[in-house]
Formats: sequence, structure tokens, C-alpha cells
Amino acid sequence: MLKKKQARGQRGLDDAALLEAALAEMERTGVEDFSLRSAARAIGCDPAALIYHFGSREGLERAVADRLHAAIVAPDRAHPWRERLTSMARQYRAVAQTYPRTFPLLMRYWTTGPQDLVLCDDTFAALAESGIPAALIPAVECGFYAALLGLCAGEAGGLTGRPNPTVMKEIADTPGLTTMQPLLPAIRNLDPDAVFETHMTILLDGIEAFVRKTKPPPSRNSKPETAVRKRP
Amino acid sequence: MLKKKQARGQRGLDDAALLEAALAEMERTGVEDFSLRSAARAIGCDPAALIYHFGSREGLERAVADRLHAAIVAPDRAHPWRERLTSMARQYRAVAQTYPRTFPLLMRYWTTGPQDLVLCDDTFAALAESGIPAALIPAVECGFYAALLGLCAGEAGGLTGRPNPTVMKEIADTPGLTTMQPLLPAIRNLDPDAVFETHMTILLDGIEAFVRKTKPPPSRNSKPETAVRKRP
DNA sequence: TACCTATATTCAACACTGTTGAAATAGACC
DNA sequence: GGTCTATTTCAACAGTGTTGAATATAGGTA
Repeated sequence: MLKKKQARGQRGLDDAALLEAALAEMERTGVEDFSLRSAARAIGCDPAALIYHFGSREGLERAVADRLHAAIVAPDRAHPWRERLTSMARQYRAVAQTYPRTFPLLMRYWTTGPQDLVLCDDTFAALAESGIPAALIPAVECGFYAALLGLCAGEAGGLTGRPNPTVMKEIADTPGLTTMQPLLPAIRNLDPDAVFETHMTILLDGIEAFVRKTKPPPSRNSKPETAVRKRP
Repeated sequence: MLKKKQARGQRGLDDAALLEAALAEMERTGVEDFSLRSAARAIGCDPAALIYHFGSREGLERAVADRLHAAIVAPDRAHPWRERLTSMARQYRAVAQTYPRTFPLLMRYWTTGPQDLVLCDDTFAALAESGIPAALIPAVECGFYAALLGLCAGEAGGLTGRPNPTVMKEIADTPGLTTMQPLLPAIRNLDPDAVFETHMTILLDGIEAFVRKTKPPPSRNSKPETAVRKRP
């Protein structure tokens, strides 16, 4: 019985195609059960080829994460800042819904590469327009981004939908849950859309409140806010 | 050379002690590099003993996650709701700071067991007092919790601190980051405390705004809110 | 055409992983 | 002492990421 050996040498595997195939495989198996060997099997190449192209398993994971960021298009800066933040947030959510089992990668590698820097800049810009003092923008951006990713990851992980029957029973049976138990019907009707949209308005309204706090109202005899003082 | 065999049979390994040792080992290696074998080596037992006690590696991970929840003490319900939510959030943050490499487990297993249900109930109660209509509490709680965990995980992952020099250079060199680049000094001074506290006030103020939106002001001729109508 | 070199790919081996079934031991109860 | 059950170790298995060497291809140069 002859064992036909695979041909070696250049076959034209290119990074982008490998990446797409790896993403598909990762979404099939979930991040935890993903393996270079199964991905290579699906692609039809040797596992070592993936290491050659991406350096290591971690390199491949980072590339996949950056690929997810790349799926998000920065909203037109002509729109008002609230709309822009909402649009970006909804897009992150869409990514989480499309790739629920891969999305957690974005929280393992908080900074993935050029793609996420670009989106970061857009968030900075939107926050700047909201009226937050420049010095405070990085802190607000950081928190906003972390919270948004948490929200999306929660939905991807099934947190924001109706809890499964086991958990429902646990809630009903655990003694002392005096507030949750009367709300079981509402919990049963948990709607991911509502969770997301509600939290977005909370976030954005919170930011507006923060703006009002940090930007003291102009005193009576000062010029209106259009007068920005510049260093000479 | 005689190989002394380990004694078998009962040795009094108990779940709690194993759990603590496993947590310590996991914090040492990080979740990704954690292995039953290395933990068993550190404890001085066979890896199979861990599987016997926790069912599987995943079982052990869930137990560790629930152990983290257990480190959080529910604030006294006599305090006002804002203080209570703040206290719980700060405690989650403290856990993330104490176990930065283990904390991500809480986002892998969004529901871990009895410990997190108890805390959940306290959050429900605090939100109820804030004035959110009962039917909307679950959705708000869900989003709040996911965002909080994201925030803490971000800090544990190094997102909310000063970016490392490589990333700073990337920001400086990538073309098109027109908003971030002038803010580089502010980015360099990113302070995790500020990120966290700022975001907490944003969240809580956002919730207050949400309360004002969803609870229409009492009409002129209705009785004050102390009059709660009960079903006969 | 013939050679050469850089690049891309496979292969075989390594040390490591989680899990399992069987064997062995310790303690409790009779 | 004898028996039983819960606990622990052990040896084996299939699977993992990574590496170094071997090998094939493509492109350039003579």
C-alpha cells in the first residue's frame, strides 16, 4: 500500500484566505476547542503551515481578533456624536452575534493591531464632540470601550437572553432571592435587544451627565462657548 | 534503584483546600497556561484526584469562578442604592486586581453557581430602589453586570492603564489618528482609578437619567408616590 | 536551458495536555 | 478480623503546539 506524500513547496496559500478559514473553523468549534490541527485539516494543509504564516497559535488568534475589528466600518464623522457611538456599538454587537464563539478573543487580546486603533480614534473624536474636556477623553473612552465589549460578550455568552430552564429553576429554588423571585416572569421575557438598547441609552445619557458635570456652566459675563482661548 | 510508589487511598484532600491551591496556581500561570498536571504537581497529588473532586477541568474552572464571586460581600441593604452598587462594583474591581489572570474566567462562565445568584439579587434590589419600573429591572441589571465585568476585565488585562511603549509608538506612527495623537500626553497619564470611577459615575448617572425617562412625573391630581396601591 | 536562491510547505519527533478504567489503599462499620 | 465504600494513584490513550530538517516550487541570472 503506497502512501502518497503531499507535495511540498509553494502552493499559494495566502494569509487572508487562511485567516478566513481559521475564523470559520474557530466559530465552528469555539475558541476553547479550536486547534491548529483541526483547522489545518479543514483547510487541507499542514498545521505547521499555519504556524509559518502566523508565527504561533497566539499569533493566529490575534490575527483573527483584528479581523473581527476590521468588520466594523467607522461611521461618517458628519453625523452627531451620539449617533456615531451608537452605530459603532451596534456594529460590535452585530459582530458578536455573527461570531458569538469567536468574539471572546477581543477580550483576551484587548489591543489587536492597527484595525482597533482606527476605531479607537473615531471613538475619541465622537467623545471630543460630546463636550468632554480633552484631558478626560482617554479615561472615558477606555471605560466605554471595555463596557461595550463586556456587553457584547455577555450577549454572545448567552447572559442577556432568557436564562436556560436549569438556571430559572435555581432562581426559583434558592432561598433568599427575595427581589428576583417576584420578577421571574420579567426574567423569563428577557430580550437581548432591550438589554442592549437600554444599556446604550444609559451609557450615552451617563456621558451627557458627565459632560454637564465637568464643563461648568459659563459664567454670566463670559463669552459664549464658541470663544476658545488658545495659547499665544 | 527502587521507585517508591505514592500511597493510595484516603489522604484527606478536601475540596476547599484543593480549590484554594488551584486558584493560586491559576493566578501564577494565567488561565491559558494553567494545567491540571501543574496544579497537581504544586499540590502534591495526582491530576486524576482533581478530576475526581471537580469532575473535569471545566468543573474546576467553574468552581474557581464561583470562588471569586464568593469573595464579594453584599453591602448592607440599609444604605442607599447608589452606594450599594458602587460598593459591589468596587469589590469586583478589587477581585480583578487581586486575581488579574484568573478574573477572565468570570466572562467565560457568565453564570457560575449559587454565589453569583445571591449577588445578582442584591443588584436587583438596589435597582428596584433606584426607581426603575419592575418590568425593566432584569434588562438593566443584565447590562450593568456585563458592563461592570467588562470594565474590570479590561483593567485586569491592562487596557485601562498606560499603554505599553510599543502601543504608544504605534499610536504616534499610525497615520490618520488625528484625534488621538494630540492627546498622547493624556493617554500616557491614563490612570486606572480614574477610568473606573469615571465610568461608575457615568453608569449610575445614566441609570438615574433612565429612571427619569421611564417614570413619568406624577400628574397634578394624583397622590404622592408614598401611596402604593395594593391588590385587594 | 541550467543553475541558484529564497520562500513555502510537509514531515517526524518532542514534550505536554485532559480523561479514563483498573488497581490499590485507608477508614468506617459490623 | 472482615467487608464495604470513598478516595487516590497509576498506566495508557488520543490529542495538542512547536520545532528542525527535508523537500518542493517560483523567480532570477547566466
